[in-house]
Amino acid sequence: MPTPAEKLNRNISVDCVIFGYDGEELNVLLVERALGVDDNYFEFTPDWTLTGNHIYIGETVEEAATRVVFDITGISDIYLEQFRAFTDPARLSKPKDQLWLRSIGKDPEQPVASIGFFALVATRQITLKWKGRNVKWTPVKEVGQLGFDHNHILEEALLALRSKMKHEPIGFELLPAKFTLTQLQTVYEQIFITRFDKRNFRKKISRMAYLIPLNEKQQGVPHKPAQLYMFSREVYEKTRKELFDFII
Amino acid sequence: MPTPAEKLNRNISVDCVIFGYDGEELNVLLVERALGVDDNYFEFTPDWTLTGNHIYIGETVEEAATRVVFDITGISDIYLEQFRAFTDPARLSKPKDQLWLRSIGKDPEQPVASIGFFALVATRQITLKWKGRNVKWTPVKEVGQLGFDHNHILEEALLALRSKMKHEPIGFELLPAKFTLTQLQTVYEQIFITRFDKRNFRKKISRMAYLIPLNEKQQGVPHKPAQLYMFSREVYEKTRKELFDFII
DNA sequence: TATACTTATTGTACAATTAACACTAAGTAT
DNA sequence: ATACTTAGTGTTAATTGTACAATAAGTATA
Repeated sequence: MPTPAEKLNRNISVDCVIFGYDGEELNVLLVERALGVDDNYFEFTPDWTLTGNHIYIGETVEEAATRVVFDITGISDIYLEQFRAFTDPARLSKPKDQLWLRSIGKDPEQPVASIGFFALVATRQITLKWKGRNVKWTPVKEVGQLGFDHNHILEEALLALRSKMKHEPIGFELLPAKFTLTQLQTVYEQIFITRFDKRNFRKKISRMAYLIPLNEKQQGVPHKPAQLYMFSREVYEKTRKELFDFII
Repeated sequence: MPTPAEKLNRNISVDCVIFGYDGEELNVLLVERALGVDDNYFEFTPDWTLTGNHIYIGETVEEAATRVVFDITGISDIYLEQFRAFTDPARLSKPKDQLWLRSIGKDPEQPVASIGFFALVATRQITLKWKGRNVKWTPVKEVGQLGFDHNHILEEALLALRSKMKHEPIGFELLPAKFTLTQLQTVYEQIFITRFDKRNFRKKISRMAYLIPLNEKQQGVPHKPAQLYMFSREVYEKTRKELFDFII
């Protein structure tokens, strides 16, 4: 029976950029990399990283990413997508990263390729699992310097998210199952850092058969309640078009 | 001084799906996996695989993919893009794959994560480097059963290629630097398995400022020679739009 | 109860793009 | 000179994009 450490693949990890939308702005889930004092009595200032882990022997990166996301959010049906591998040999070589790796008993010389995933979730839907770690949602705009190459991974995840969102209806994944058209518009405005005309936006999405109006209105708002909608992936898959559009 | 074998990362490889267009159809570059007889005197029927290799310690997957592509094509400025990691623990477990791995002295139990890349090239631009291997262009439609999980990697590469081609002007990478509009149209028709109206296609691309007409015509054709064009990535980067378009 | 306040919801006119459709031009080969 | 092949082009109708502002439906408060 191997110990858990023996079952880990030393060379391959996943890092998950968990994006959350709280109705206001795009957030990312960060975990504190906190340690007391290292071998050389060097005080290790706590800092933040994305959430990730090595994969187990016998496990795919998709399974590992699902596990990592489940460990921190407690849910397993989150939208999760692989977007890039990060393999720069120097990606774990900052002094603080080296200290940290040594402090948890890892060989800092060991090259680790990390497969980046991004996940999308409505932050209000979930309860974070702390498990002794310090965990927080941080607005993407306010993320400071992260450990390892995680600023780079976050940047690439944002590019991948925007690219995917431009061509496929994944904005819904950042909203509750029932949402208003204003909420939907705001998600796109936040992520693309732009504004849309409300009438034109609604005209555009009114052509999307997979956006389904419910017999239900917003509750508890101090103004005219909005119609609620849901997204039907099934209808989307049946009606999507497949031509190219790379014009200018 | 480590031997070359020691310098390889046992757990991480790249596999390159090198797509080539010959003016007729989309091809993929395959390499024969030929061996005589294995330890158990089992005759190993030669079969085909994509081209790939483990990465070296200290090397990124991008560098490894560039190296692999250079080794077989002799050119280094090919369009090359990472599209997915393949990490199914059973990806090298077919009996033939296991035999082959043992025959070249590899541990068949060792899990290998492979990062898939696809490359685009005009086949007539290059001269294959055989280096003792059997190498061939095969029409994508006619690819039979490949070694390892390479049929799966090829399928995913095709999906990634189509997805990217729908939204970004990379079709040019499959053509010579100077090409005609009919050649360009044919590339898209081949890859999307469809037909376009010639006048509408031309009207559409006439709006792309980055498609630049040259003062030059086709030579040596037994009919009216066509105007030649080139693609300017610089103009493209300056004029591309950035909004979303995921409608139906 | 009236009024203020807030967000939801809707339409029109003009411009641009898409889609469907067929003939003439400019070369080479015989 | 004629046949053959591919290049190159224009019009119309339907759809979509874009710019722009007034009314409706709730709650909060005087």
